[in-house]
Amino acid sequence: MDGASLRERKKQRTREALIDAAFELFSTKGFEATTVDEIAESVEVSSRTFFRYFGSKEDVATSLQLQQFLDVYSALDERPADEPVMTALRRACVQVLRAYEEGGTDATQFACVMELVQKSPAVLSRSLEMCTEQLDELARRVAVRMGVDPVSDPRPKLVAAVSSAALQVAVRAWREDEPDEKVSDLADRAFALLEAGINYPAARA
Amino acid sequence: MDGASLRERKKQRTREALIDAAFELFSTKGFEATTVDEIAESVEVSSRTFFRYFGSKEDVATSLQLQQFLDVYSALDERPADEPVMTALRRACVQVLRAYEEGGTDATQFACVMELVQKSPAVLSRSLEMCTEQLDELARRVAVRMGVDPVSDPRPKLVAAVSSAALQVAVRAWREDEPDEKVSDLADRAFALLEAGINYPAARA
DNA sequence: ACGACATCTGTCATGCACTGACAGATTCGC
DNA sequence: GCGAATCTGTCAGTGCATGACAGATGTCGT
Repeated sequence: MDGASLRERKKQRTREALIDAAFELFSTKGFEATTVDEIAESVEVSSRTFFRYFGSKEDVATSLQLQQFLDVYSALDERPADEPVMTALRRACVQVLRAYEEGGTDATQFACVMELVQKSPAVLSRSLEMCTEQLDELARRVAVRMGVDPVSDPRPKLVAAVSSAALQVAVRAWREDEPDEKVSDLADRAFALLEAGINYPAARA
Repeated sequence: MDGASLRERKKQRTREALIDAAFELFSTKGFEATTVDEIAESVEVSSRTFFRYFGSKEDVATSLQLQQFLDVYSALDERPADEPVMTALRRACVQVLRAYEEGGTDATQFACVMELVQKSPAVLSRSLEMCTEQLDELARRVAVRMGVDPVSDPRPKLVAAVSSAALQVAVRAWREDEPDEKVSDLADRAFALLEAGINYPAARA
């Protein structure tokens, strides 16, 4: 479990302490109302040190989301190779979301992140930026799955971008319109619509 | 042309002057290297006034992109009502892009914005945020076109988000991999792939 | 166990983005 | 012209973020 050195373990502890303290303050005072100094103080660390662990105040809020991307990558690797890409991506995402929904400790922070993303423009902004950063990696993995070249063939990038967009729509619908549903179900439905094609005809007059 | 009052015209002039000065400085010194003070000074205005016209330094860079969204809305209204949504959206976007490509003055600023978005994380971040803000309006218009309710039916939101994602992929491919192509053509192809469906099977071993 | 070394941390100083408050200037409606 | 509404500059202040340096702490060889 902890094969790392003392120094490594200490770093990991302060990192987690910073995240916990930040979420605690964010959820009580709100994102913009809490200063980096406050976060650092409640862990008894200088604010200078905070910025040695996180590039910005937003980064500490989106660190959990980054982890989710990594989880999706793992889940995607487990899907059978002959599954169509969107279907594989759909199952991988839904599986990861369900794990967080039923995953005890993380579940509350998971919900907290969603709230921050919706209420704080700066967090939304950083979150979207991180998503596009991860799109390259996701596209690369999709390309491998399709057996095509990830730079000359635009399809993997499209699949990655479109999937990410579907997830964002699902999360947003959950927070704004359908709070009673589970995010995993909404995401599942969004992906299902994508698989079926989306060039809908206009309604008949 | 200028049916507005003196005051309104003056405001419009300083606003445009600020945008021009900002792009001039951004393209020579880079985004993060130019300060708001410099932008304001070169228009002979206090930096406090700058923030009365733009909410942030990033906003002045993305103001042009916002205008493009409005242009797409207009173009979409002109498309025949019986055209399938993705097809209509495709033609509307391509038309707007072509107008900018061949549109003299705007063309250089247009390219400058793309460069800023790619090179400056803060601009990318704000740009993405603005896109999601506009997604609501776009989804609403798509819903009207489809003759469905924009809040209970998730399909309009999906169409909007997916289209936006396709555009982002096209722009990015242009700047990174295919600088010789025209953005409008790349976007056209991306939309074509979406219309055809994207649940690609894996390559045969 | 001890010293040489690498790494981590706090302090200090600095720059820049952004905001509220107030006062003076400009424009507008009459 | 004159009062009212609006715009602008100045000032002061907060918060985020970064570089530089010195001291503290962990690491490793002997």
